[in-house]
Amino acid sequence: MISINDVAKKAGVAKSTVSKVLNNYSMISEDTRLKVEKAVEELGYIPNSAAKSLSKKEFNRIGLFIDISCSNQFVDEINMQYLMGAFEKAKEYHNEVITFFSSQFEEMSYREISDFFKSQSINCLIIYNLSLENKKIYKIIEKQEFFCVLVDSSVTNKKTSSVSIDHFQAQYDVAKKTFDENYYINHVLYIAGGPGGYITGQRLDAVKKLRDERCFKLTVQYGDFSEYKARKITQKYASQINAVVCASDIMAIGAVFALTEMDLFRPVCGFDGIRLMGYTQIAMNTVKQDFSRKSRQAFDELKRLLDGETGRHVLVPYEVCKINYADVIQT
Amino acid sequence: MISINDVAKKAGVAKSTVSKVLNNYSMISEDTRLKVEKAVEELGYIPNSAAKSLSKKEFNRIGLFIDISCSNQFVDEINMQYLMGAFEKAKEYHNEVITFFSSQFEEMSYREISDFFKSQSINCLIIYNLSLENKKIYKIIEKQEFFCVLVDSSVTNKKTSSVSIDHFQAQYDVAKKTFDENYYINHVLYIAGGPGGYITGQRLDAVKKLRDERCFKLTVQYGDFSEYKARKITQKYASQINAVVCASDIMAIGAVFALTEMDLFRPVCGFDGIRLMGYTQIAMNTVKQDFSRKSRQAFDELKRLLDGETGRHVLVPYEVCKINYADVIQT
DNA sequence: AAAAATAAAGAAACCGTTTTCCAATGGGCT
DNA sequence: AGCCCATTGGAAAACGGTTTCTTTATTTTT
Repeated sequence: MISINDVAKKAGVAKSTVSKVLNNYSMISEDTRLKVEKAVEELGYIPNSAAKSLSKKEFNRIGLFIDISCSNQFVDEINMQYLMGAFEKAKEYHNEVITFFSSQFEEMSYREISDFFKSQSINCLIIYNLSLENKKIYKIIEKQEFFCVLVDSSVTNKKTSSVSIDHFQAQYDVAKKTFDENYYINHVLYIAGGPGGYITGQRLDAVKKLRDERCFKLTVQYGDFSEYKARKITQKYASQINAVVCASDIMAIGAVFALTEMDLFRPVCGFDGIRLMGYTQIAMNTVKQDFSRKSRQAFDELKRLLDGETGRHVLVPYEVCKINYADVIQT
Repeated sequence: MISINDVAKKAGVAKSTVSKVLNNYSMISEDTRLKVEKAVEELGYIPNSAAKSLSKKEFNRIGLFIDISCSNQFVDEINMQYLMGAFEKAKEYHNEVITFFSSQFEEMSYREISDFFKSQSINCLIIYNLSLENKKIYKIIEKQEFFCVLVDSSVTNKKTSSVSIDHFQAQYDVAKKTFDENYYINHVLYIAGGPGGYITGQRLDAVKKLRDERCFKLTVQYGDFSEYKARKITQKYASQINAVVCASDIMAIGAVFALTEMDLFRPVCGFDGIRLMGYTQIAMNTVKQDFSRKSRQAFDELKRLLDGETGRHVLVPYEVCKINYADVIQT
């Protein structure tokens, strides 16, 4: 491995001079700059990142934490977009990121998880899909030992920011659009995610506001974000209701399939905008989120925190639309 | 930040002794070991990984390279499983991994890519979905500047191993099973991936072997792994053929949808075993691959290379089965 | 022309570990 | 008692950079 000493020797200067050239110090003559650059070029010198981290005392290594406890099938699409957005920014900012899945930490205590991150020189976390049940991670956020950015949450503190869409408005918009497209609606089934939590609360409030405005009967059930459960719930209530609003596309698909099997037509809307929606053969309204963008925004928020600013909650745009097979198949 | 010096001072020993305790050297008395461990505990000491990397001269930082140039929609599921498998092993082996997507390197030359990896102290690469067109990465493999493991390839050299399933046998098995389940087959449409390449070649050979054994007419078309193209091809040949064998599930789905629209029934089989297959409502035969396992195997092969052994091509098991909606929905 | 200011380059310390080598202690042996 | 060896702990060098401080050479000022 070629070190800075080799370069210094070859260029006939001190290694401190080489370092200065490489880090764009001002007090360097054009002459020596050229000499050093030539030597670097000829030797193919690549600085050792471990040594660099050690001597500058800043690491800013970022852990990407993906909670998969609550996530069913087909969220891979979403997670992948999260990751791609994050990796893109990591490269742009020259940050090192390490990815973790919640499944790796099941057996570990809060202290162990925290130490584990520290042992990897991680001082920042970006957290995706955090389940309410994940007390250990909430404790990590609370203790403020790391800079954290939560995706799809509203939690903030001095060292924690959150990014999300406006879940209230989005749920309101998509449900309203769906109702507007259909004749008469007097009983709506709302299949929420898990009870409690920021997202569920916001979305539920939106549906309740619509109920108050339009005076339909509202039945709320918790579907756990699973297709299977949404299917069962829909089967149970299908005959009574005349519209289904779902808190996720997966559940909307479950609802639609259940209805199809019963030979019933009821308007259904989803939430997320995943491509699988195209495969139901029925164009449903949904809230299309740009997951990659949310993830990139999370990175930017992290930078803000590292610059010493206090945590905040930021909103990113969304879009209400239908996803149909024709759109999905077109690469 | 608490360093080894703080621990040494607190325990009343030299820092070299602390290091020895932490790294399980044998020549340490129970007495001092306890003293040191107590100090470590009390101070909450976490070793600095940069310093550790610098001092031991081994990094073994692993780059995960995912080629997305050739991959269409819905391969997220596969890539996610690759990543989860890899991250799991990374934790087990205490390796640092950095993930890259081919899209990040489009503008870069071979030399720049190589330097980029080196600048991140990467000395190993695990490469997924490598497209034949990606000459730059093939050059990296060829130059043997990094230890490489290719997933779904057969390329090997002194510093390169490959892991894959037996594509020939798998394609043979799934096609044979599909043919056996149906009455009379005299003209088969085979929708291959891209022309050339190891996988395509192996699979094509398998279909040709079947043709020779069963004397049907074989039409081969290149579908580019895209649902759209598979659809078009199927539409074109549907009336002439009476079975479709596809080199990927995505293409099989395209074929089935095309046939459904034309109100035709033809047996179709796919390849990969992704869950989306369940959504066609038609139980197709496919080759179920364990992507996470392939990825974990790739890590093990990397270890072998690092131990100085020469590259090799290893096979992992597969399974021929049907994926139907009931299986997919059951969480 | 001498003194002071400035520019450029080098020497050395430092970052937090590991690892090699050396010193001290104590026990067993003759 | 004297010697040797085994055991254990410590001192110091090394890893490859950055940064501070010092030195040298050059220019400006008086």
